[in-house]
Amino acid sequence: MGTVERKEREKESRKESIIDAAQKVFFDKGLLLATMDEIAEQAELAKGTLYLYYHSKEDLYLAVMMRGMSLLNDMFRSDIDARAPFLVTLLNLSETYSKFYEEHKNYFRMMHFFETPQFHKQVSAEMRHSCDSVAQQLWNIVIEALKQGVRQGLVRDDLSPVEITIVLWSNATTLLMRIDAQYDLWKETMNIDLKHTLRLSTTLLIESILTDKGKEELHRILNTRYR
Amino acid sequence: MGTVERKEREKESRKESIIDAAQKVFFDKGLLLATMDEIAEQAELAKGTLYLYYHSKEDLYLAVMMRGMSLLNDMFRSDIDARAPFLVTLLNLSETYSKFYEEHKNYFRMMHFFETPQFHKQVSAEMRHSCDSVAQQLWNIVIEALKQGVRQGLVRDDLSPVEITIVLWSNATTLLMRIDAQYDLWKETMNIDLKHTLRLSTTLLIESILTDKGKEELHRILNTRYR
DNA sequence: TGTAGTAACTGACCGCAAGTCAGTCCCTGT
DNA sequence: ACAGGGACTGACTTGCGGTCAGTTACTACA
Repeated sequence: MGTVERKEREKESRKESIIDAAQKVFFDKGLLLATMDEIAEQAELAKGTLYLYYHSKEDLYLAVMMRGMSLLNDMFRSDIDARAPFLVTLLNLSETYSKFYEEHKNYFRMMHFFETPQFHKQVSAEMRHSCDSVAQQLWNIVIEALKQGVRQGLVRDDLSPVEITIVLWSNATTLLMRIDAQYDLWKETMNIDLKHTLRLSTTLLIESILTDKGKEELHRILNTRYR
Repeated sequence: MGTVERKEREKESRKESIIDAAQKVFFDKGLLLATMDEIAEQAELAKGTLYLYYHSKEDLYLAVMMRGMSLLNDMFRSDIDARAPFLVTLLNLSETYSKFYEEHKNYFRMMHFFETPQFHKQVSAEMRHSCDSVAQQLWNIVIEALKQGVRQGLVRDDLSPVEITIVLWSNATTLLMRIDAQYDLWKETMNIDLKHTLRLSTTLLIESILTDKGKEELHRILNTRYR
């Protein structure tokens, strides 16, 4: 009699439907303006029930965010699985991150929240660890790609792949955040196109981590791409 | 009879003493855990009085933060006023920013908050503009320095000084934030010294924006500095 | 089929903190 | 001496995150 299993499945789908409701409200209002009452109403449940499934509003917020991280993870994975030459893959990963921002801004903004530790007072340890492990997966994809690049003699072997990943990732993230918050501001006051700035800084950084052989190949690729 | 002027001065010093109190509490508790009641108590005023001087808790928070920005502004100014050769000045500005983080972490963290627009729901337009203008001053210091570098043929003239500033500034800021939040984490799990990573990325970026002449001079300077 | 046991769910309630405002105090100019 | 007005007060209102005693509905078993 699979009653226990069915209960298990129902509980899981209840958790999912709560996330659905929370996602709608958080996307709409953001963390601060969203209320648990509104999420409860959207989920057609009493507020107390939400707390049977998630410890706090922040936990629920992170549960939604993790959907975004998984999505980005899948997008990265498919870049890797395409098995293109290393430099093509690296450029693709970079473009994929921009695309993720463009197509899933709400998730992107939520992920930014996770990087802001001063707002984590109410997050349960389990949720924190879940997030950390998914984030680690994301990092590892890029780190592994770079190790490949070192092995192929395209990336300088005097630099740590982990450090390079941190630099590339941080650079892309802050510029995307700035695009999100200040794109028009910079356009109007300084006539700066931040999307161009992102491409610029990415190119400068990638170039600076490559060997001579790598640089040559990079320029070959860039010439065929943007002929 | 300078009564009006005296009143003016008193009002100004009252505003300052409120900021003093707020600073103590915000440094101690952070934005979320600090309460207006506690700030009022610290200021030896009733809570209502605080609202005669600042529109909201967030406004008060930003008033404290602006002290930090002014401080950084002064530190940058004194690097410029030292009238060292361009590349020395650029390296000094970069080191000054790290020093600002090390010596004034509380201010640094508050400035990070200002960059996070989703938490600005309660900020008054005036306060927002005050902050923007002080921030603009900071940017301009670096932008002007870079224009100098272009004029001297040390910085590539095919790049916009504004864009370079955005890239250098963003890079330093995110890495310092990461140092602040995750230094030990990266040290323990990946054996990465994020302070080294910051120096690395700064060097890579600076090198990549220089002309050949600039690169030569940079290496001469680095060799004498870290002999 | 009746019933005891239990897991899921409910929503009135609590505590806390931001922000308000009617009233008080005190300074100043006449 | 006193009227006018600005500075200040703190009890109160509002709104929300989180709780928990009570209710409902399902299941297992006699």
